[in-house]
Amino acid sequence: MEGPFSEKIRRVVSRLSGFVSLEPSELQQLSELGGRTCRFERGDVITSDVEHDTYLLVDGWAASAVMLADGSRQLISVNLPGDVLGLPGLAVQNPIDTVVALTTVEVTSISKERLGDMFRSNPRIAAIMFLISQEERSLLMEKLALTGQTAAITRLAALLMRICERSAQSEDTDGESEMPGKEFFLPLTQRELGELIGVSAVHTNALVKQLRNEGVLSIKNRSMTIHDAERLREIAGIVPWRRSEPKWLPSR
Amino acid sequence: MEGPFSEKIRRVVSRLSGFVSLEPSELQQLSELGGRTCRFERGDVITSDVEHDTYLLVDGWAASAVMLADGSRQLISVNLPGDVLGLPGLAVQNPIDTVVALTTVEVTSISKERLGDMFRSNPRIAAIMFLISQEERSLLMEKLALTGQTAAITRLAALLMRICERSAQSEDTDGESEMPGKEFFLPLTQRELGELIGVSAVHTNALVKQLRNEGVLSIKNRSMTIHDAERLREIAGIVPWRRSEPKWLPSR
DNA sequence: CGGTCAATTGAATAGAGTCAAGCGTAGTGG
DNA sequence: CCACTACGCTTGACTCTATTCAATTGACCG
Repeated sequence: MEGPFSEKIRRVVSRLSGFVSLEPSELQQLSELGGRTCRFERGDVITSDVEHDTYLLVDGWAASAVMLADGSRQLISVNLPGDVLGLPGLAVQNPIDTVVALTTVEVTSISKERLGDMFRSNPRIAAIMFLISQEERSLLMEKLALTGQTAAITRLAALLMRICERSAQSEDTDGESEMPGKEFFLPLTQRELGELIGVSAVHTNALVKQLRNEGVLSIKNRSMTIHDAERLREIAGIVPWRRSEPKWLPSR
Repeated sequence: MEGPFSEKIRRVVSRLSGFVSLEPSELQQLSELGGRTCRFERGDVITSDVEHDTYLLVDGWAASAVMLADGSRQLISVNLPGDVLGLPGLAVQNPIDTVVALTTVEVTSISKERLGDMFRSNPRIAAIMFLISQEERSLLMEKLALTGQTAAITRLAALLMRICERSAQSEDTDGESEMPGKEFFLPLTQRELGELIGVSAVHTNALVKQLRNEGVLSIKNRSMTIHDAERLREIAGIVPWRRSEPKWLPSR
């Protein structure tokens, strides 16, 4: 495996082994979950043709979105490599969320049958996927609370803060080396940022301007630079995200 | 088992066997998950003293809430008998949600260790709990989209509609006998309704008044009566909730 | 019969949306 | 190399939903 490829693998694994470290044999089983790999371009809807299937995001950024009766769209969450896409759709007849590609992405499909087999053959990995889903649920609850109760500027700050945390997690930096001026890849237009926090693109612009003027951060050219992480945290009014260290998972 | 008790059991089971019907042996295993049972009064926070544990809600209504830095509170979702409480808290070091009792409730604790054992000993039930969590996630995504994009009246209509669906599910009515004038138990104050849809109590009052004046429904005395279900659905702009019928679950 | 809590109403204010127009940059093709 | 175009960003003006503050009513309880 040459350089770029193993880098992808590393990012995916760093996501899946976030709760407990995985053994080589488990990684082997994980890789056997995947089927055919596909590519999608920015703006594409990530779906198979017939069935609502699930996918492992291998490379690129995606977002799950909900379309409403009035034609508007809410972006629910941003997905990075290592995320499994389409899981919520397993529970309902017509999935309410759609996954769209934010950049060029690469995914490998995971069939429902293999998912079912996995629950039997490797309960430990099943429990980890269960945990990751609970984490997503927690993130959703936080977002819902912010959207329902706080001003738009708070929601924007919180969103950017969580995105940075998630980005940093799959980067080389092990330590919390958040030196001021750290730059993050951010392939989102202001329109999309607005759809993520539930405001119009026009108002999003005003919010970004405000953060820029206050010297908190700057966004340009598909990347974001944090100048004052402490102030950002203040505005967001949330604490850094910390995963649990579960000791109750089924043994290997 | 006498009347009232078996009625409780029936409600709990009707929730857990919503995706596929369970066999007696599986119900037996489920009941072995539970530990000590506790009671809480309206307004109490449902937590064990030391550890963040999970609970099976046996009787009464509860709600999970998120407290924010500014002191405000957002109610995330309403829980009815059969729901498992506290699952999202398994994934993070400090759970962001708190479960509060809306009525007098009865719960039985489920320890993490038993949950872990269950993934090994009964993958089928584990997969069902996984599915239910995905359903919760879908509901959360819908709610987030509504909160972010639509007017408060829409959110109120959608909330009440989903609560009715969920209530009807654990009632005797098998058919869709939603004759106009059907009455549902609704132990929520207008303040709490407001916290659920992200508006102030004052504005909630105006919204309820509007629905009442338009002859859509009426709320009084801890119960709600639907007069025009079709119009309610129109205002809510959502379709009835339908669970999938998964064929990929691990066999018994 | 006062006390607490929920529901209700009114008035003033502000956050955010919509509409509309102008600007910068990148890509495309003659 | 220069139009022509497209898309994203930026700004201003006007509107309206929803908030906060304040005060009143009604119901239930000790």
